[in-house]
This record gives sequence, structure tokens and C-alpha cells, in this order.
Amino acid sequence: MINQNIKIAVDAIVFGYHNGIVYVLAVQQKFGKLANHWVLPGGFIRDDEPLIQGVERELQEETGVTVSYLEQLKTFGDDVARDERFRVISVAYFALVNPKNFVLKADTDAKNAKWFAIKDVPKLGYEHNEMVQLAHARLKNKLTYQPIGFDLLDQEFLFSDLENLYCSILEQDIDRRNFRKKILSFGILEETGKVVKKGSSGRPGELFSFDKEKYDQLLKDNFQFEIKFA
Amino acid sequence: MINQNIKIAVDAIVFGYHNGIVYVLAVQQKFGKLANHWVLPGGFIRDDEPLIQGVERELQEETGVTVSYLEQLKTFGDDVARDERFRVISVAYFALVNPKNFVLKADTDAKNAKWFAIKDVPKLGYEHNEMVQLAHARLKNKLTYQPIGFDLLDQEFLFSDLENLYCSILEQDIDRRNFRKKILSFGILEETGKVVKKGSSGRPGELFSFDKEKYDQLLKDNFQFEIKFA
DNA sequence: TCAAAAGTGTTCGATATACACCCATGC
DNA sequence: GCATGGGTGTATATCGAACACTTTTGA
Repeated sequence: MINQNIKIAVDAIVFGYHNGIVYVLAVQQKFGKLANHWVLPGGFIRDDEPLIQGVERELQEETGVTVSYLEQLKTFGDDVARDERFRVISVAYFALVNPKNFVLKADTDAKNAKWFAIKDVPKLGYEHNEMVQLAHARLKNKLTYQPIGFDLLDQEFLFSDLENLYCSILEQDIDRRNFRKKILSFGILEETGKVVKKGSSGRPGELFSFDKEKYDQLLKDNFQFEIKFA
Repeated sequence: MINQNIKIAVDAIVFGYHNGIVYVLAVQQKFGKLANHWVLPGGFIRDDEPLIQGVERELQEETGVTVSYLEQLKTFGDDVARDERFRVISVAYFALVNPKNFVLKADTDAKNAKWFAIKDVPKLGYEHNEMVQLAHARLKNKLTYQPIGFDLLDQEFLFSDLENLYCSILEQDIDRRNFRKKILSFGILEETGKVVKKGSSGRPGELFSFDKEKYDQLLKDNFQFEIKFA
């Protein structure tokens, strides 16, 4: 019989985006050694529950947030002395939310959940700052070779929204013309025909939406989403 | 107190390369439900042992193989009913070996370890075939944007060795001239000055070695190793 | 008519691709 | 001298980078 005293947890690094700022979701712990400290949402996995389901459950319970993108990031577990009672190994997940799910639902016991601008993330418990850093790097990187930016925007968006998203996440200027040309050349955007204006002046812009079916179809044909900047 | 009956294991997908063929290391299980079945090397982690150390230990114990590259791949654990006694969650590691470590050391109890050509990997226990597939994809992919090919070659190698490695792993033809031009342009190879001839005829070729220091230095300067083929 | 945001093309340089012949060696 | 593998250069096409003015709207 295996003698092993280790517990498995999952944690989520959830990114939101609004108005040029990237946010990360954190919760304030109620009990234990780290009571009142901020940590990433997450918790121990149940015996009969797939990992990803565990993440979704914890997110729901602790924050009321539903994510639009979720993928495994990395498993952390070398901090052997993290807890006195047993070692904890934590599978970290990388997640994105839509603006419409950006708000914290008030009807859960989520009063301890909060969005922090990525620049202002406080010192978190456990190895969570390390996780945030890694996830942030993944976000920046992935943005350039997978169309995950759309998961951070409303379903219908202006080209300028997409452009600003790229600018602020990658922290660099982008040539509007080249960017538009490139993205449109992929043929994965759908013109909705609608136009709206942002703010109270300026020319109204056209709304686009991401055509996931088209994208999946292109993938089969060896299509590679990729965008680089000077 | 958390009630959780899950055990943590690590498994390694170890790739070796020789003569145009990619090999994967597997071991034959001695006990348990899967006695005599082939599985990936690995096993349960000890309470006080970092994950990566666990992988190295298990590899050493089961196969006597020392790897030259090791990175976490993915954590598998959704097969809730894999074992009747408890659920097992396994952290899979991706590894590469040098030709000089390709041989299985006879002095361990490694008589059950074996290299399988990637094309001939048998049905493995647990989710191990899935792991191999994922690792294989990672290998192919990573070869194009990180200089990991050198970890599969001898320290000193002919250009043709490197070229054949790329050909066989990526399963496509490569233009020798363009390949050489590209790789040399990175400036991460060192000319040893030595020449050797391969086989019993033909012009002798120059031996190169990978200059890791140079590469690390270039990385700081925003260098990007990247190689693509038509 | 001015301020604010949206839309749009062209030129230039860099890099990827395609492609074929000569060289050194052992037999 | 021939078979085997090693080494090399050029022309073209493609793609990324740089760059500025016009349009629509509300105030």
C-alpha cells in the first residue's frame, strides 16, 4: 500500500479585460493560516471530480464567475512545507472571462472576491504570485498565435477594441492599418453590419464578431493564426 | 480536515533518437492489475520530494536512464476509476536523452525497460498512450522554436545529423542549403574544427557543437530561435 | 468648424523559397 | 572513375514594416 500524505488542489488564474486594463481575480481567505490574505480562487479536488470540473465548481462557489476559456497551465507542488498537516500539490488553470461575466455575482458568498488590475496584484498566499506571473506570460504569448483575445471581448466588438486589447496586453504600440489588414486577412471575423459609436463623439465604427466555426474549419486546412509586431 | 483519497504519481515520456528513428522509453510492470503490461516509467511521489526529483528518481530506478532535458508536460487525472483503491493523478513529464544515455544500463533492475520506435509503441496501460501522443506533438512543435534538437544528438555532430533529425521528427523533406543557412545564421553553433566521415565512403564532414552560453546570451537580447519549412 | 474616432493603399526592405553543381573521400 | 555524402550561391516571391490623409459624427 502506498504511504503518501499529499492533497490535491486546483487554482485558477482568471483574466478579465476592460478599457485597456487587464484584471486578475482573487479571493480573500476566511479561515486557516492565511485568513484575510488574498489568494487565487481554488480549492481541494473531490475524489470523483475531473480536475477541470473542480476548477469550475470552485470558481462558481467562491466568485460566481463563469469563464469562457479554460486550460491547464502547470502543476505546482514543490513547496513541500506549505501546510503543516500535509503537502499540497496544486494544478493551476489559466482562464479568461467575457466582459459580461466580469462582474461578480452578488448572490453568492463572493463578497471576498475582487478583481485586481494586473499591475496592482497584492502579495498572494502560497505560490500564487508565481502562478499569476506564469499565466500572464502565457496570455501575452498566446495572444500572438491563438485567437484568444476574443474571449476577453464582448461577442460583438469594434476593431478598435481588439486593437486596444492587443496594445494593452502586449504593452506596445501597434500600427492600426497593418493590424486590421492582418486580422481581416485571416477571414475569421464576421461583419455584423451594425455600427455603433464609442464615447460621445467620433465616427461610428462597425461591429465584428469572431467566427469560431470558420476558424475551426480553417484549422483543419493547416491554417495558422499568427500575428507579430515590430 | 480534508477528506480526499487521491494519490499523486509522475510519469515520463522519454524520447531518444538514433539513425532517423525516434524512440520512446517504456517499462514492463511487474505487479498489480497491469502486471506484464508496458507502461511509461514513473511512479508515486514521496511526501518530501519535489516532483521533478521524483521523475528523475523513478527513471533512475526503473530504467537507469539519465535525461538531458526535462520539463513538465501536463497533469492527467480524470480517469477517476483507474485504480480501485484510490484515484491517481499523474503529472506527466517530457524528456529527451542523449545518444550516450540511450543505452539501458544493465546494472539496474532495468531488464524490463525497452526503447520502442515511436511508430511501434504498443498499447500502454492507464492514459499513457495519450501522454505519448501529446508529448510527441510537443516534440515536433518545440523543435521549431527551441533548440532542443541538440539534446537528442551527441555533443559533437555533423550538420547532416541535425538535418536528418529535423527531417525524421517533422516527417518532411528539408532543403539542405536553406536549413544550413538558417541554423548558421543564429550563431549558436561552434565549429570544432574536427572532421569525420560517416559510413565508409563520402567526403568527411565538419563537427559542430551547440554553444549553450551563446544561446542564453542571445536570449537576453530578445533573440528568437525559429525555423519553419515549406 | 473643430475635436474625436474610423476607415483606407502604397512603397520598400527583409526574409523565405526554390533550385543544381562541385568537392573530398574510399573502394 | 564511380559511388557516397559534404559543401556552397543566386534569383524570385512573399510578407512584414513604415507611413498620412480622408470620412463621419457630435458638440
